[in-house]
Amino acid sequence: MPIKLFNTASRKVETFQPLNKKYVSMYSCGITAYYYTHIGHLYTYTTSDLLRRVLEYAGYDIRHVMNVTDVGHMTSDADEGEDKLIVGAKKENKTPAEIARFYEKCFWEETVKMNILKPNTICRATEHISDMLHLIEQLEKNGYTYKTSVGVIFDTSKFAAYPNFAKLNLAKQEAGARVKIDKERKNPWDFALWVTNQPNHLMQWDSKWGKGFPGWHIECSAMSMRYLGETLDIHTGGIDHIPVHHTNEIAQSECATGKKFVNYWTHTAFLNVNNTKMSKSLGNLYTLQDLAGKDFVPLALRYFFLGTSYRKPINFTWEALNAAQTALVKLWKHCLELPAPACEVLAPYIKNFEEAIYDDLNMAKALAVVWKLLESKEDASKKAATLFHMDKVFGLDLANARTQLSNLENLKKENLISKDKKYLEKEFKALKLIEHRYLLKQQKKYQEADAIRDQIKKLGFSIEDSKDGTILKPI
RNA sequence: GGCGGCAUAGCCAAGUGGUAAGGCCGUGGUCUGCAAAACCGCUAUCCCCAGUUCGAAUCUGGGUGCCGCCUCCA
Repeated sequence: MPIKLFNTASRKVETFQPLNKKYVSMYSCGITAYYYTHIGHLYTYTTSDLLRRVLEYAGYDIRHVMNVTDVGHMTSDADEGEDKLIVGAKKENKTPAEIARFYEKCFWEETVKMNILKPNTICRATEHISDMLHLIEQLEKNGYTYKTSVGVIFDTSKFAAYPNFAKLNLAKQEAGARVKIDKERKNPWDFALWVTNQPNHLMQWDSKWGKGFPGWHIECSAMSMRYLGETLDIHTGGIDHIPVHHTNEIAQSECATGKKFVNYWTHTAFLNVNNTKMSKSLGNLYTLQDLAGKDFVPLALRYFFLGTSYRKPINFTWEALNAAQTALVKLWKHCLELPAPACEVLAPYIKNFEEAIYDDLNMAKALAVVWKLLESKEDASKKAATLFHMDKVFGLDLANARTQLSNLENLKKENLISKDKKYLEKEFKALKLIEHRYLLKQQKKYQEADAIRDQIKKLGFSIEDSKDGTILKPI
């Protein structure tokens, strides 16, 4: 069954055809390691993870590369022209490298929690400066650069296809809408390949153009080519990168090699919070830590992401996340009831599942197949086999449902203990009352037993009688 | 000003010409001493107007509303 993918370059859904039969090359624009990973990042990387899992499911061998931007290139939040990494370093009294390593580590930890597979190759910008210098040299040789007091600049007017990728209307675009115009540049869209004459910049390398540091875009071109060759099958990223970062990547790469840079571009739409952009200044920037504080496990977020299409903005609300976690818990509980998986999967369900995932990653549709399967009257061991088979793509850890459920219980309990120091004491009391109630129930003294339920409720618990005994649940 | 996206039940959403997937919530029932859990059932005509068509959520035109981008950003 062919895999269909929406290609940003053509704005059409295309049939995926890898260049090389042996493997698929896939490059994902990684993070800039200067702050904590938030759920918007995780949306984008969950999407690339799903794409990778779908390709692997389809039998492709994947070479997945992701960069880590650990060299400063950006201005601060206030557009002061200062490097974010350096701002962070000064604030925390650390070196930029320390800052970058710290937040990079945080990032990988978060992705593990989200069950996002690690890329085969992880490359840091600072460790590939010479690759970038070589690429800039090539561009200079090909006549696409000029020099200003800032450094080596890419001349976008030399690359006629420049506006095509993002459908830019350069003539009507408002230059300098947000950033001061650099009068030395020939065109407002020209961008720096190598920045010199910045004595205050903490990270500097020698080059034939003088001491300096690379522009942001060059790292992705240099590193993707180093590990995957001059033409990539797939390049992924956030939708915000289309007009600038990816447009510039294409320009530098294609002008350096004379070859097509990427065959398929996929971009994940933004995650909004209450239909508004998530940002630090609005105070609606959430991390997995924030979610954990409200009793949500990371995989609930993953399930939430599976409910929609990566090409549409996803609207994060606590209510929606709660719905996702409730559904996931129900799914895990179903898995607990299932026997050992059979050797055989249920072909009709797998067919529907594959049709969905190969249709531009239609995970919402694929999940609907799961629920159809659960309510079907098929053989339980075949159900289990089918579910676990599908979970290779979903990544919801269905095979370890018991552990996942107990992790969730532990999380809730930890939160209760941290909110209420007397929690364990109360729990102990409640357990004593349950013993008492059990005796009363045996004697069919139901009114008294119900009175004890009320007492337990006052301690903050509800109780459920099950065949395995009475379960205490925090309210 | 330019560019792009979105609008489906209380919430999250799938669906691109043939009479609306799925999840959550709600609700009715079975079960239970009661309750909970579990299970079974129910719950929308698709922002507005006009048009094309035998037939439109799905195509065309015009509105309205929301979001994002225009060299910080996943």
